[in-house]
Amino acid sequence: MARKTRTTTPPRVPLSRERALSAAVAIADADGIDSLTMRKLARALGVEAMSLYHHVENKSDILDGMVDMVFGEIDLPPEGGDWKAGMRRRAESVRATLTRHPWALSIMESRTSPGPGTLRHHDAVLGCFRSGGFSVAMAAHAFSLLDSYIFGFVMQELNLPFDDSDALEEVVGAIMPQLSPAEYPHLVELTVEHVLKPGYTYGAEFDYGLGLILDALEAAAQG
Amino acid sequence: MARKTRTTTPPRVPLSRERALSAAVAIADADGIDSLTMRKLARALGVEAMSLYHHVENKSDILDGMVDMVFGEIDLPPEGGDWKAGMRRRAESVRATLTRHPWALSIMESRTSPGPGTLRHHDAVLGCFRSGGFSVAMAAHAFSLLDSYIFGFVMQELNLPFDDSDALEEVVGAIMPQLSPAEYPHLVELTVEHVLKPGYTYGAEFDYGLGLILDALEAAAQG
DNA sequence: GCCCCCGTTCTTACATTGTAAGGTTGCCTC
DNA sequence: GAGGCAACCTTACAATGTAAGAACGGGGGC
Repeated sequence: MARKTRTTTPPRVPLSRERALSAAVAIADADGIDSLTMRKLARALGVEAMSLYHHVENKSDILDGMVDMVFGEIDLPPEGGDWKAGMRRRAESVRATLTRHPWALSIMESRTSPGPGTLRHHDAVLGCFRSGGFSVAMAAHAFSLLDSYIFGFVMQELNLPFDDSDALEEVVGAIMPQLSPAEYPHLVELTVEHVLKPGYTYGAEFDYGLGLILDALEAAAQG
Repeated sequence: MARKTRTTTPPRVPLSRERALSAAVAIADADGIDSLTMRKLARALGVEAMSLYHHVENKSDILDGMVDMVFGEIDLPPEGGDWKAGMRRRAESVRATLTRHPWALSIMESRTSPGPGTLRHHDAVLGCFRSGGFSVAMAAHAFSLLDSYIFGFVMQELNLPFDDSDALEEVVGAIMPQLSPAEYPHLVELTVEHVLKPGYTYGAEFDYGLGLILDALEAAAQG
């Protein structure tokens, strides 16, 4: 029966930076980033808080690692082939990933030291543009423009106080009373004639803007 | 000499929500949002921390108020006239305002109840598009696209670990050693051939993307 | 002029956080 | 076994948001 451990205590898989980061991501996904505390993270790993400090620098280091893990989940665009299709796929993947980990965007700001996952992602994006015929300067333009749009869109989307269109009606119903048509005529118009129409979801706006930008970049890169 | 106060204690201008919010913004501007604590804010107002709670709900309420103050500083686009010029001016104003208050973007996320300043801003933007000939649906597209870009760009710009191009060289010099050309060829190419060229500033990218988006929106609105 | 009331302010206190400092334990090598 | 050294734990502290209630002060009614 005995293999190599003869005590009754289970072998206890050792702590490591990776295990800590995975658990941290899981907690942030489940309960939000604010509820990620060193003690809670330790408890999830069956350990005391201070033990974590043998594997990570401090809490800020954990946040850095979490951001890099998230970047690692993004589908990289292929180098060579249809740059536009690759970029569209990557953009959707960024949106899906940041939606799956809604806390990630909020800590990306305020983190300045990119990890390997982040660097690999940036490099692949640049490579896709370059192999698609973009000059270095034009690739820089395209990178900045596209990522600004994607991050900005997801940021606004995550901020919405509702998730699906059911909750939407509820929220709009709660806010509308304060929205006097005299003071905010265009907001009211938009709400009544557009947002409250059946089938509306803010998320659908993403594709419109993405398509418009990609087309404009294509035209600009050729000119 | 005496005017109306005969005691030696100064008249002590009373606390108010507005005074609290202004002081909070000043502290966040000067020392960063993390250093804004209830005690520090109270001290700046010559008062004890708990006294603040008679004028604001809690700290979250203060953050809401601060965000709305910032939105109030943005130049509103005019209704009627040249929508493109108005939108360009507004976009620059958003960027300048969020740069003046670098903490604002980070707390905009996670705030869901817009104040009057925010609503007025949104309404003015919609009004500018509508009076420029945009349909309701097209104005919604344009609003989402443009603001995603602006917010996303500023978010990335504020994240950069340098402020001017002097600091840039310093930072790039510190990071470059880890940036092996074998692993990240395109990042190295961009850095060497573009970023390190004299006169480069990331901020200049803003106008490029803004112009491209405005032109594309104009074309789309006419189609 | 006096008093009482109530909104404003202060005092005290507590739970929660990140993490510094140093003690304890268990495994690996001789 | 002995020694050593990571990995892990215990204790402690300063800082934070805010609950509970005491003290204060100025304005209205007599």
